[in-house]
Amino acid sequence: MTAPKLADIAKRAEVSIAAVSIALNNRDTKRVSEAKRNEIRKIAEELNYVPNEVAKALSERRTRLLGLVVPFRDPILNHFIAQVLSGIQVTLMRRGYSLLLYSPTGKSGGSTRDQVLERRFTDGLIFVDTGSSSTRDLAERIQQLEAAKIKFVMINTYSHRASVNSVGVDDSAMGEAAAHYLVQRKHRRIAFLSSSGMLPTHLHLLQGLRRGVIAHGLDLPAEHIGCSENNEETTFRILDRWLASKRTAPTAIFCADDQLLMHLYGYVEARGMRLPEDVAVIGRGDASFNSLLRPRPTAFYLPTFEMGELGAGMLIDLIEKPEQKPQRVLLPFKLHAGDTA
Amino acid sequence: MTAPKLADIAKRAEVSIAAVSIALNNRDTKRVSEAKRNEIRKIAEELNYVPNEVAKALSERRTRLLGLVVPFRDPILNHFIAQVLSGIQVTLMRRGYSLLLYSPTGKSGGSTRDQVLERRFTDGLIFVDTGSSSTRDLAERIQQLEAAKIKFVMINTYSHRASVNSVGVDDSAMGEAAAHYLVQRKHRRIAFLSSSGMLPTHLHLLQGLRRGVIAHGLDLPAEHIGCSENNEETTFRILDRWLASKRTAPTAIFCADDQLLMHLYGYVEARGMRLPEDVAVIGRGDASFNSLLRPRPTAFYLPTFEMGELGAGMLIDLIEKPEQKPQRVLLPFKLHAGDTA
DNA sequence: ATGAAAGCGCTAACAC
DNA sequence: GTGTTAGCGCTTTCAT
Repeated sequence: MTAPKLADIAKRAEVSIAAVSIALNNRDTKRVSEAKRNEIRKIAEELNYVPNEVAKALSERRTRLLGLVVPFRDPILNHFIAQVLSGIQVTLMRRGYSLLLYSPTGKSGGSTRDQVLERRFTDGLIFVDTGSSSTRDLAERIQQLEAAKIKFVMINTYSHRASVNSVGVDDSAMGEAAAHYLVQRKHRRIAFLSSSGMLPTHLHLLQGLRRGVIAHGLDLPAEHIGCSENNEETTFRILDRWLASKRTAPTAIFCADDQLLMHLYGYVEARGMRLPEDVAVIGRGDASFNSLLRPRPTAFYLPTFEMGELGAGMLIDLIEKPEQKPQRVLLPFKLHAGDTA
Repeated sequence: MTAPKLADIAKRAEVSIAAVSIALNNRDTKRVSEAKRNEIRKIAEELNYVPNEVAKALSERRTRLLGLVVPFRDPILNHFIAQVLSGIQVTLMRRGYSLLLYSPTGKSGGSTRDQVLERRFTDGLIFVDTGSSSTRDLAERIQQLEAAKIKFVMINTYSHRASVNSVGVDDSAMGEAAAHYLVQRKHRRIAFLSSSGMLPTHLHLLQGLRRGVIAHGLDLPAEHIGCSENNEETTFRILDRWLASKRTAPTAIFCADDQLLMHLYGYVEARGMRLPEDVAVIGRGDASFNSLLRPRPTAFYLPTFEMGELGAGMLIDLIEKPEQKPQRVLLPFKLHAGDTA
């Protein structure tokens, strides 16, 4: 037998379909007499009625589904995403939404078509920036989304566009904080290790770090800025070069993300070095990941869970309240003192 | 302006709505003349037409959406889930499905109503057992799902019901393999640490472990079976008790999951002990998590990614091919030699 | 208070 | 080949 629908209930209760719909959706309503309401509910219960959400969505023109666009690549990234995800889920459950997962197939950017197709089923989209899109990519994507009138929020991104809902951290302030911390610890030669020079995050961190060291009368020479391009070998090469000469080697490294930090740990292990004796390290990433490493990294913990929680809430506000203004939120971060710096 | 629909295209192309639908959905069809097809496609392109998937779903009575039912709790669990998730996504992308995420609100079990409501939007459900449901809970849930005629697959579970699609590992064989490995390494007193004695996984592991040690003429005394109940303090108490007397202390511990392993590492650190000198440890869990720990754990790696990949495929087969028989798949596992046993 | 009827946007069966 | 039509299951006016 096929699933019961409103019509089935209506027939058994000898009322109209409309009456059933109303009785089932509004707890206390004057539109249907109490006797009928109870009768209808009883029958619905007996029939094990479950509303067809697709039909409801078509009729209401909204699905209460949010899409999360995020690539699943390497385990570390997955770990980061999982944290954001659990934050998102908390908000969604509270506000009665569910989450649809999209993993973009192609490379960064993707075609307009792809982006727009992702409107499929959802009332809005959440983008999590995993540090793979350049400023240009981002700008392009934003433009496409706005052209298609899709509501969205970006997580872990800083966007200059004021019209864009986004939540992230103040990377520039973080870079500066790193500089202060390290200089206070008597470090004079500080290096910056990131994945790619094109990323907004890279630029902001670097800007802050530079501001910080300069404030202390030091400088950040170009040769102490390294980009791994997400490649472990490249990371090893950079570190070998940096640490070759005792005299010029940086005494501390600011490591822009978790993957790099892992490469760095791998390097230290491979070369038989020790942290922080041979070089101090300060990281930036997810707390639950960092807490697994030994020695415990001194690191900025990104508020991954909170970013998800807040970002999802902002998107829902945008969807439900047409007058809602987009906002850019920068969450506070904190430095967790470990044993590496 | 509102989103263009088939009717808009039909009007501009001066054809019927049906013709547009057909022309857009079938690359080469005789139903619509080539000239019209091209004209229609051109107009669709110009209008930036995107099909309304909700309407399509209502009409076709399927959404190509799969639901993943999984709790987001602690970071380690999230990590595990993220791995399964990325496996699932690979299959779904290949087969044109998307994933809907459900995080059950209540405690284990949940009401029938909840389970059934999860039919919302999806063609089928994927359950990931995170080691929180007892055999009884599972049986009950299965019965409800079958009563509601919901297609589903269970991941990381062993179910006795032959009618249930499931993918997992042979925990009993794993327990036995652990015994052999440890005994060969000259261990005579082996302990088993798991989270709860009620879990199917616990029972299978234990059964295999026992079979293994007995085969070597040893035994597995009740006092060397410990259940943490997911509580770090309890874990510490158990370990304190076990390791109190040099004479009777187990020389090796088989640790049933990643969370326990982390507690164990925490314990060792807290007590100033060393692995494997003070006690050998063999774990069971996700590879990418285990690879982060130092010393590197000797552990069985669960095929998390593969479980997701395969489980999703099984569910889609079940949905698309009515004659498909349910199957229980046990994936191979392998022991990864680390430094702790 | 109640029911009839018009959609929501698309697919598919059927007639021409 | 092409268009007409009848749903898919629900919400929501709008009469009554």
